[in-house]
Amino acid sequence: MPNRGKPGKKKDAPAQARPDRFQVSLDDIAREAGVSRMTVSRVLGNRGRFSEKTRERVVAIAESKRYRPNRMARAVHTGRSMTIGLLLPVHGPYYSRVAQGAHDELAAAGYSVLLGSNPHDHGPEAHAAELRLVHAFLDRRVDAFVLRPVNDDATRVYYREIHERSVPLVAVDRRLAGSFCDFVGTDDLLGGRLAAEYLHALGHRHLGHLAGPAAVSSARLRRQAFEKTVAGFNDGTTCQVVAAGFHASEADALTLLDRAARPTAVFAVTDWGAAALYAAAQRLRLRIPHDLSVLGFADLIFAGLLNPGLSTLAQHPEAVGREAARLVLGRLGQPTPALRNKTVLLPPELIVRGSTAPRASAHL
Amino acid sequence: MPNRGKPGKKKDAPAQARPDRFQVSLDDIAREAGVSRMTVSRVLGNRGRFSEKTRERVVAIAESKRYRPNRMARAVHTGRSMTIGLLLPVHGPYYSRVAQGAHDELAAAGYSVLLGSNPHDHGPEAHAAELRLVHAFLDRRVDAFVLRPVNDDATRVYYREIHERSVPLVAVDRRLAGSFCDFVGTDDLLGGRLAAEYLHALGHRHLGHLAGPAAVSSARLRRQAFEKTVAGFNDGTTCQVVAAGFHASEADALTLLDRAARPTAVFAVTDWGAAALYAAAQRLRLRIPHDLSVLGFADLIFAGLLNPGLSTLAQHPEAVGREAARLVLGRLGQPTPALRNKTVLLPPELIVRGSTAPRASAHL
DNA sequence: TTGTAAGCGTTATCAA
DNA sequence: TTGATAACGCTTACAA
Repeated sequence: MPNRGKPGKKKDAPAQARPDRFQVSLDDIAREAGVSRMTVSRVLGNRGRFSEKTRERVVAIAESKRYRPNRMARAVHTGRSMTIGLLLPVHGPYYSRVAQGAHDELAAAGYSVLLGSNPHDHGPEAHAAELRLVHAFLDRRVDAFVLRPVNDDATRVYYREIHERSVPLVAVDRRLAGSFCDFVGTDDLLGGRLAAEYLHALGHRHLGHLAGPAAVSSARLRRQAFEKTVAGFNDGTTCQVVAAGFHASEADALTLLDRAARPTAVFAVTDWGAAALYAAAQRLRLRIPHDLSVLGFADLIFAGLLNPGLSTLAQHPEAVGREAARLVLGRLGQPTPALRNKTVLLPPELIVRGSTAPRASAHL
Repeated sequence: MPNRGKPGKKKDAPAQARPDRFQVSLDDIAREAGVSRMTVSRVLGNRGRFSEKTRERVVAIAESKRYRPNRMARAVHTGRSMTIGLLLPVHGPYYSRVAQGAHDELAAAGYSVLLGSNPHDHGPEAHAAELRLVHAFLDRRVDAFVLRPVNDDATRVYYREIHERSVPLVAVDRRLAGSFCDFVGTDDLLGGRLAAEYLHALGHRHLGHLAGPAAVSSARLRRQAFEKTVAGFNDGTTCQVVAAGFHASEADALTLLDRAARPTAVFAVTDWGAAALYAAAQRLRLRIPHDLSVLGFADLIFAGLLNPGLSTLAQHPEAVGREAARLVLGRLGQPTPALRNKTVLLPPELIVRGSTAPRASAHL
């Protein structure tokens, strides 16, 4: 007879492996209150019917014992862990804020966040590390994933493992090739276009772009839109491009600046590149913005602290995180695996500080 | 008879609440392999004895079905969730790196990280929010906590809830009053002393300190050691202090600089304060380092990007996170609740850039 | 209003 | 070498 209502859990033989913390269970309360485990469950879960008198007694005992429900036990039964897996390179000024945004929204909805920090940029072992984290999350039965893919190619890694189990998945900041999932990020095409239009409007006709890795959608799209917009001016405006990593070095920046037909205004794929341009400009004794206008992307924490302050296209990382969380929470209600992919693009916002100026000022 | 080996889980009536993802269980494999659930468990867990033949068949089936063990189910039984609760304000350039360090170390040990982001600084509702997160972690039965307390006062919140359940707890970066738990952080006393000694060695005799909130140990200790060291010089060196939040404003900095007996060198409790001093100095037309030496604390991401580069006492957030993880992992092996509190203090490292100079240069 | 039975997916124990 | 059984803490379904 599988009667578990028997008094006293087997405490006599404390198996070595079992940490056996002092955790209170429904049975503990039930025994003390003289009711069944189910009644306690109903009272504390506030569902079903029970008398006020019972409720008071049960609640009092639960509080005195500092009862805390075991969500894992519940999850094993309900199939919902109330946990979301968040997979992104958490260090660094951008993604840490995405994490914050996602966390806040999820916490408000009663979900907890499992954090996995994948490598910031792609390398040979990056996929392997990422896959390990994905597995760790699957094993803990997260209800959904919010993740920043290392690059377009990560599809193979995720698709099979996650989509196959029909666990909702939202990609953040970088798209996955053959997007089979929801996406939240910045409108990089708009950003690239705004950058070109802004610098052009300032009178610059020799533009430069310090680009990022082509295998990453955000970098690729910004460049695409920037170049396309420049081509569309049809007034002889030129655009020189140098591609580097996201963390462009001073050397990368010099490649773009240390030439005869130097651009008078440069759009960097990221504020990091802009910082590199500051360093290169200083080395070449170019004054910003008089000799060189610099436009960044992201509005990272240091943008306003540079001298002069960096003009940049601000992203809104907290909003990205929040939107991703909302999307993923929406998927959880639905029984349908994936009706149609949703995409949320947040427009970047031009912040003008001191690093950009009209072309004319270069001749003052 | 509670015979669960029966073939076919109840799939006929898909209860509405159950998400019923396509998850494979030990029973599914056992059925297909024609063995018992236990044999499968043993094979996949690689414990106990089993024939090579059985092993191969079971493994093959498990792989073909993409089996992933349910760690929650396991945890309910073993009492170990293999999950650590990490509670800190994850946005921002410092704690995001602590999180990264802790994550890396824990992931390497096979643990997952539950992330809770508490408010960056204390307020009336900060404790309540933090308590909610602590509860969420306890409900998910984390094996241990790594957390950054809002302030000294948070003791009451944590002590009862965590310590009482004898869940290991490591405080990070800020101490809890009446420290009943392990602590990992920067050696703030050493930092304060090094700051004073360095500026004094440069010849400065009128020092200033832009301090942080007194209720936070790191700020308090830095100030304490700075003032004590200055007093110890016994050569008439003075020290003017202005207390602000960690994110000191330009106005805070002006309070310190816009006075007749202005200090010639200022130690800021944090690089944030140093940045504020840069702004204030610019407003007052003071040149750094000629008219004013500025020394920061932390070596945040922007320290090297300021102009001039900020001299600062570097912290090592990744190392703090890693050490905290190690400490907490060490506690998990022990059956003893808490033998003795351990403390790991990482020495700050003086990084000299361009914001500090000998007193003499002020007269050139 | 309350309780019993069964089951979630796993592991420990002991018997076969 | 394998399997039956109970247990972990909880919830749903149904019976009283």
